Amino acid sequence: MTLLDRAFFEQEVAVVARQLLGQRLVRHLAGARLAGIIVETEAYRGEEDLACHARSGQTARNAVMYGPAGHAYVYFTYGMHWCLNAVCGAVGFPAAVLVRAIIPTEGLDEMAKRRGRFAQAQWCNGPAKLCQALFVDGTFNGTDLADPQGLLTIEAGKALPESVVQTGPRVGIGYAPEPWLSMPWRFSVAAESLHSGIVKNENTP
DNA sequence: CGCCCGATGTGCT
DNA sequence: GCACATCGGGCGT
Repeated sequence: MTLLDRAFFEQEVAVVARQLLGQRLVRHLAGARLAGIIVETEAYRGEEDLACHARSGQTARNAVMYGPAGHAYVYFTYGMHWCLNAVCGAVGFPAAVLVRAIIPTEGLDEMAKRRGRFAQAQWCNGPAKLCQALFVDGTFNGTDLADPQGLLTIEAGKALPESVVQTGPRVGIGYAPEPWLSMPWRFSVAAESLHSGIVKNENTP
């Protein structure tokens, strides 16, 4: 099993966001594996990106974004939700990829403890939903995703062809002015391909 | 110090 | 489709 290494996350943040599609997000929980294939991401890039949490400079909250690539930036929002990002690019430049959705593949029984009251298709189809399903909270802020001993990692899956990838503007940032509002920095697997062998079977043990 | 509002999710109308 | 939950960060006073 190969982990995505730090060099992968040191790439340009939009490249990482695109390349994370098809990779496997893995949470090690008391010996159990909870995992899913990443199928939706968004890139946030630098202080000049007025949709990025770093838009007003470095603060205690967003400090992890300024650190080394490959670490997790986990933030709390709306008074109740956690969201997971992977820090990208060079040290000192704040950039991160928000993981917006995964397709659950392993540890379904564990995920069901948090999300079982809903249909499985809705367990991880949102940034706060997948954090709830994988038991990810603020204690993971700053965690090294590239550490083989870590409790939260990203394993290499199979590259997805452009034919199943869609791009578009980021969601939930209506307050941001142009050009940031319309930057095509949201990447997702087309709905009709979500459960095709291209995405699922070839990556599932 | 107080106020506004958010990279969302859920339940109700 | 829409209101609301719920709280801390960020910024203006």
